[in-house]
Amino acid sequence: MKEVLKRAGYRVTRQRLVIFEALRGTTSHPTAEEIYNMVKSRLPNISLGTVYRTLELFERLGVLQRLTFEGSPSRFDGNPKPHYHAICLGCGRVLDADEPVPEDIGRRFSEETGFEIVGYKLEFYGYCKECASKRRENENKG
Amino acid sequence: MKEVLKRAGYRVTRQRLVIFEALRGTTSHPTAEEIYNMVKSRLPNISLGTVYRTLELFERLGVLQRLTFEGSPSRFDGNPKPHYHAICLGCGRVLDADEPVPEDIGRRFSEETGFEIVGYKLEFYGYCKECASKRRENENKG
DNA sequence: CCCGTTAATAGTAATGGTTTTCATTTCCAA
DNA sequence: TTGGAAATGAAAACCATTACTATTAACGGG
Repeated sequence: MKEVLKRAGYRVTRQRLVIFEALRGTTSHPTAEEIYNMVKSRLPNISLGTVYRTLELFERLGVLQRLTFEGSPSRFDGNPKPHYHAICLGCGRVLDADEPVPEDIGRRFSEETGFEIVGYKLEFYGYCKECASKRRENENKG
Repeated sequence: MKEVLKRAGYRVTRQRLVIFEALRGTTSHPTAEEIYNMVKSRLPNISLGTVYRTLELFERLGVLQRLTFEGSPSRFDGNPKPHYHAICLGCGRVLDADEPVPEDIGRRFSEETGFEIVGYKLEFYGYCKECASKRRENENKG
């Protein structure tokens, strides 16, 4: 991380290092505010603005992915490698889906329309194991 | 549309009908504000709040899709059938990709994790024909 | 090691899309 | 036709995020 910052011409600050560690230490795709709460014990004076600015920087440096979902604040994924996500409509959890995606998924569209694809995003919506079984219980009752 | 509203127990209002027609009459995935401007000639007193309320209702009734992108307001797609979208990083346009959706795309993830998939979202990011050729021109110059 | 400069931060105000509130209007079943 | 509930218009509130500004801290050159 230090090297990434230096190479890109940015200063190495305590805030940046701690936020980076917090991100790498979780797979829960936290929001900016959750990250703010995670680092407050080590950085009691940090401001939410700094968290946002740092996350925005990390996004530009390619060390994280920002996930945007309807009706909820952005979430941040410390794993910058392309992978897919599954969003639970019950509890709101965001899971990683380490699925391979068909190589040629956009090829035909690209050929037909001239649209030059540089990346894509795939999200599953549904219910995680826990929420799915809760729903089945409720169905049996009601 | 009238029937859809009645069946679901909602009243048939002029605002709802006009907003619905506006949505069906375009493939441009307008924002709430754009829809507001589209209907103002026929409903001079309509308020933006009503547009938002109506779009939210239509989403719940399954007659439209809401598209959420990072850093820009929600867009609304009058075609509720599952299809993909391609977002141009140059001009911001959102195109429909009428690609067949691979049937088993999430099956393995579902089987491995117990996650019950009810829908998914696939978005291509890149450059539309026009923006792609503009970029090539600029490359040749610079 | 200690400056000076300048980027980064903390604290806070501002922004902008969206939702809520509430008084008024409109729908529609009886 | 009318009473009561639902929907609307207008404006305020909300909330995630960004911008502003004075202060602090990183770090290259002495």
